[in-house]
Amino acid sequence: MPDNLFELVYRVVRRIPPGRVATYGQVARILGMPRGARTVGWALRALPDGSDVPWQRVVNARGAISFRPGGYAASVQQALLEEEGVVFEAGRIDLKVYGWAGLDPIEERTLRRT
DNA sequence: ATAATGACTGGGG
DNA sequence: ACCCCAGCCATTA
Repeated sequence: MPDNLFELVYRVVRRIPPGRVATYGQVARILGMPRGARTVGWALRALPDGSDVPWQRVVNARGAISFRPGGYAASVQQALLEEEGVVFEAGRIDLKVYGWAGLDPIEERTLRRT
C-alpha cells in the first residue's frame, strides 16, 4: 500500500475506462473514506500537466463538471470527455448511462497490492 | 495550535 | 427537480 493518499486516489482513477465517469464520492468510498469526496478533489488538483491519470473522468454526484461553469478548465474537461463519447445534456452527464460500475473484487485486490 | 480553503455531498424545504 | 446549507476532511497559511 502506498504511504500517501494522493497515489491511492490516482490508482483508482487510472482504472476508470474511457467513456465512463466516476464521482468524487465514489472514488472516496472505494478507498474506504466514505466522507472523503473533497479530499479526492484535492488529490486531482495536485496533478501535474501531462500526467497519465485520466482526471477528466471524475465528476460530481450530479453528473456535472465541478469547475466554474463556462470557465476554461470546465470546457477542457467537457471536450476531453466528449472525445471519449460521453454525452452532455443540459450541462450534465447521465450517470445511469456513463457511470462507472467500479472495480470488481479481483481488481480491488490488485489495487491494494504494492 | 487555530482558521481558512476547496475539482464534494446528502437531505430538507 | 432545484437551491441552500451544515458537515466533511486533507492541506495551507
